Amino acid sequence: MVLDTATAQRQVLDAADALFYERGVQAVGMDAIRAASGVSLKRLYQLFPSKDTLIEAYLDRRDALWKSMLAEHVDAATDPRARILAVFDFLSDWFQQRDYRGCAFINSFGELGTVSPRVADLASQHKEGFRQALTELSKAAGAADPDRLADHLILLSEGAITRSAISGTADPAARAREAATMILDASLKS
Amino acid sequence: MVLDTATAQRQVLDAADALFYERGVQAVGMDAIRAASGVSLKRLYQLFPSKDTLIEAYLDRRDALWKSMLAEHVDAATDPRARILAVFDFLSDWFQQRDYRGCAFINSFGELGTVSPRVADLASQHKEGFRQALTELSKAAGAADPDRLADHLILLSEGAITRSAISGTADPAARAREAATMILDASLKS
DNA sequence: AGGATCGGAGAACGTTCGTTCTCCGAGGTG
DNA sequence: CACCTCGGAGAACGAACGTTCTCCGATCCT
Repeated sequence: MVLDTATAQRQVLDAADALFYERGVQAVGMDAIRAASGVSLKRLYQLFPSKDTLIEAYLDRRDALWKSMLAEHVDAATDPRARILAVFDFLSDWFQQRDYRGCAFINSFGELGTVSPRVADLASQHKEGFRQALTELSKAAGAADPDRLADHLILLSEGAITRSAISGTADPAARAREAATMILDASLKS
Repeated sequence: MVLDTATAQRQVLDAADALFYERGVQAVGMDAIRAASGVSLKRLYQLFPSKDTLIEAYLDRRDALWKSMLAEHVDAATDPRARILAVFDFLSDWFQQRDYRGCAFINSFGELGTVSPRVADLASQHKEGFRQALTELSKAAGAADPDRLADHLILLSEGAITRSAISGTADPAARAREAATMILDASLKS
C-alpha cells in the first residue's frame, strides 16, 4: 500500500497524537508510532527526521486544534460576558472526552521542560496565546483592567485543566465557571 | 565510608528528590541517583528494591514536606480570612525557589498517570489532602458552602502552580491572591 | 587470629530505544 | 525487456536503562 506524502504525514500525526497524549512522549517509542500509523520506519524518518521533530509537530497541531475548538465555542456567543463564560463550557466539553488526560503542553513541559528548551518554548507560547485570547475577551467586555481579569480567568482555567485530569471528572469546569462569574461580577461593574 | 541505614536512606531520598524533580522521573537513571547520593548501587537496591519504590518514597516525602510548609504559613496567621490568604503567600514563597519546577505530583501524573496506577493514586490523594485543608479553612472562616469555596480556591492555586512553572515567574501567586480576595468577598458575606 | 558477614566498586545482563542499514519487490521510463 | 528509483519489512547498531552479580577489602564476633 503506497501513500502520498500528505496522507502519510496525517496518519503519523494521528498516531503520534493519540500515543503521545495518552502515555506521555518519553514512554512512546518510534516503533509504536510506526505500528499505529501503518507507515514504515523509513518513511516515518523521512517525514520527521527525528523524534524531537515529531514531538514538535505533535504540539504544533495540538495548539492549532485547541485554539480552533476554543474559538468555535466562544464565537457561538455574542454577549461579551457570555463569550467569556463560553470558555468554561469549552473546557467542560473537553474534559468529558473519554481520553482526556490534561493539557498536552503541561504534561510535555513536566516531562521535558528542563531538558528541551524547544518544548518549554512551545508550552510557554501556547499558554501565552490563551492569555491573549482571554485578554481580548476581557477588553470586549469592558473590563477596567483586561490584563488582570485575563490573568484571573486563566488561573481558573488552568486549575480546572489539571484538577480534571487528576480527579478524572469533568466537574472542575463547572466549579471554575462559578468562580469566574464571581470574578466577572466584581470586575465588570456595569 | 560506611553509613547507617537512616542516613543512607536520607541521602538517597535527597538525591532522588533533586533529580526527579528537576528532570522528571523517567529521565533520571538509578545510576545518576547513585552518583548524586554517594550510596552504592547495591545498598540503593536494598533500601529501595525497585525504581518504582523509590518514586513512591519520593512522592510520599514531597507530600509530607509540602503539607508541613503549608501548615507553617497558615498557622502564622490567626484571623480566619488571613489564614486562607496565607495559602497564596506560601505559594509565592514556593514559586520563588530557584529550582521551582511546578508540582511534582502534576508532573509525575503527566509522565506516568496512564501507566502507573500507584502514581495516579498518590497524585489524587495529594490533591485531595490539599482540598480538605482548604475546606477546613473555609469552614473556620464561616463560609456558607465551605466545599464550594475550597473548590474555587484550589482552582486558583493549581492554576498558579502550573502557570508559574511554565512562565518561570512567581507572579501568578499574587494574581491568584487577588482573585481569591474577590471570591472571599463574594463568599463570606460578613 | 580466623572465619563470617557486610558493603563498595563496577562489570555484566537483558531489554528497550532512537536511528540507520540491507535486502528485495513494485512500478515507471528508455 | 532492461534499468532505475522508491518504499516496505525488518535486521542491525550503539547507547542507555533497570537490575543483578562478582570480586574484594573492611569490620565484627568469639
